[in-house]
Amino acid sequence: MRGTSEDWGHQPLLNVKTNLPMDEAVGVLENAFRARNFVLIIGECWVDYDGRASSTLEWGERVTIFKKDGSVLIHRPTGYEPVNWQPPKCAIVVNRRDSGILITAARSQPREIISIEFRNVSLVAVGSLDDTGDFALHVTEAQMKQAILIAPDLVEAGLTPLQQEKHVENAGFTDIYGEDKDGSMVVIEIKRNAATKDAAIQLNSYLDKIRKRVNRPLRGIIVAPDLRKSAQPMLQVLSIEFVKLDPEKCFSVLKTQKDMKLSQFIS
Amino acid sequence: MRGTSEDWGHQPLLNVKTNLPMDEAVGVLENAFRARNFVLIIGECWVDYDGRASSTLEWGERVTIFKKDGSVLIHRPTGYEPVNWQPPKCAIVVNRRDSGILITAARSQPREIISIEFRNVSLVAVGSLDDTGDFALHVTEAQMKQAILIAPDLVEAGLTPLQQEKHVENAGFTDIYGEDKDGSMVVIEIKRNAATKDAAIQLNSYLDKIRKRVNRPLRGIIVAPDLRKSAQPMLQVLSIEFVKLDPEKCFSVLKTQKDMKLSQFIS
DNA sequence: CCTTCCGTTAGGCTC
DNA sequence: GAGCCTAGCGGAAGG
Repeated sequence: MRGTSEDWGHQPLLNVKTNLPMDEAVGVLENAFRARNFVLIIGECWVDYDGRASSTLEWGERVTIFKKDGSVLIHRPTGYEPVNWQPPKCAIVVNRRDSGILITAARSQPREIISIEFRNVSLVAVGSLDDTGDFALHVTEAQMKQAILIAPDLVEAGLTPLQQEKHVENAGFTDIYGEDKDGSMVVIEIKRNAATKDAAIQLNSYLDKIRKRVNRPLRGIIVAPDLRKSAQPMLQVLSIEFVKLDPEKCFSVLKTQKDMKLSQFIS
Repeated sequence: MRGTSEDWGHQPLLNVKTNLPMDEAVGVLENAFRARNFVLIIGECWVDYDGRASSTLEWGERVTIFKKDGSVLIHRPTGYEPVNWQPPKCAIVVNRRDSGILITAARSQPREIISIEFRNVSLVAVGSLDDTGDFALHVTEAQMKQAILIAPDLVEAGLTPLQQEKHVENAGFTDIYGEDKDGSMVVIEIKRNAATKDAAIQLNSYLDKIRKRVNRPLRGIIVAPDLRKSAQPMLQVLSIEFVKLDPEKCFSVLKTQKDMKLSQFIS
């Protein structure tokens, strides 16, 4: 069990204080910022921002978060977005003021500063968050591939994927091969982002390997949501084709598939 | 002084619990969500998101915030942006699970759902935040316009703004029109940020409309703090001029103006 | 309800 | 490091 309001071992992982007198709060905060800890404050504050634009936020109760990477978030009781914020790499300074506590978070490039004055602090939580969990946003190249295998029309009418899994040798990209409606062999390289000329070069070297072993008409197609302008000439030169395919389209195919699977069980 | 961990009157404004057993935590949360309270949880969680895309976030300690308007934020220990989130108007449901607590936040349009499973809770804070303070963002396009109307020299010497408020038809941008020192008609488009080629296109279509009705020399000027490199050729082609104007300069003009107004009352 | 465009956009990726 | 573009963009304004 993680430590919370009690010290636990030498370094408490999360130290929570309520109704802390200002003087003590300042000490806690100074230590926390010096140690680059995570800091969360709920309290009544006034916020000034100056930089690309400038703003003033008058007294009110908000949640303020200072992360160890120097990012700052100030949240009002409603709304998805922070009312004021600062991206990572800010320098944070705490000062005792007659009226309360003044915290400034400054960055350069662009030069911007937020100053937060607290005149009342309900909750201070300082410590560290242990978070190494993987984050994965799906609709990856793998999912794009899966979508194309389900609905080859996404690439072109009459396409028949042949494959599976087997490559001449791992070419370092997500691909499909198959036959088009005329019986030509087709190799598809999938990119989740706008395709660069590198993609074309990669696909071409793959095609070369195949040409050495197989003697039949061969087409190379890059499938991606977009084609980087600079890649255009390379495609020309290598006679590689480009097909635009948005991840959302893939997602909807996969979702439909999923829904169909579900409906089998539900029916 | 605001209530914190102690009940204060009938309804505690902020109720902070650390090391709460899961069963009690569920009760606290259910009540809080029913009352549409503000809820903040620091604890170890797993997050699944499904909607326009989908994502999985494996176990780790995060800060999770549920606001009274139904918005949800999940923050990792680094980064300005939430790793997962939900905009306002979500339906939030709490369930006890063997392993912990499952909270789902769902919305339709688009249909999206986040489910957060906690297997460990370090801190639960529920209550309400009293925040009616005014938020003012200074130096908007409207303010830049105002500054130029006060001090047309900001754009060029001899400029005389003509109008007010009247447009050929709303072209969707902040503008001024007037005459230059030679009597040519001038249309100014103001951008608060670096002007893109879209700005030029927009201004040009506006100029075209005017040219159809008026037959006299006409100049188009984009006023902005910067010009996006990619917009340069478009300006060339459309014969649109660019004048650099920093928001700070506008701000100081407005400030001077304000000071003068004030001084009238003070003198 | 839709589209279009702005943002203290932030963040990622190419050049 | 600078320029350019995307985003689960969100949000506002206009139609």
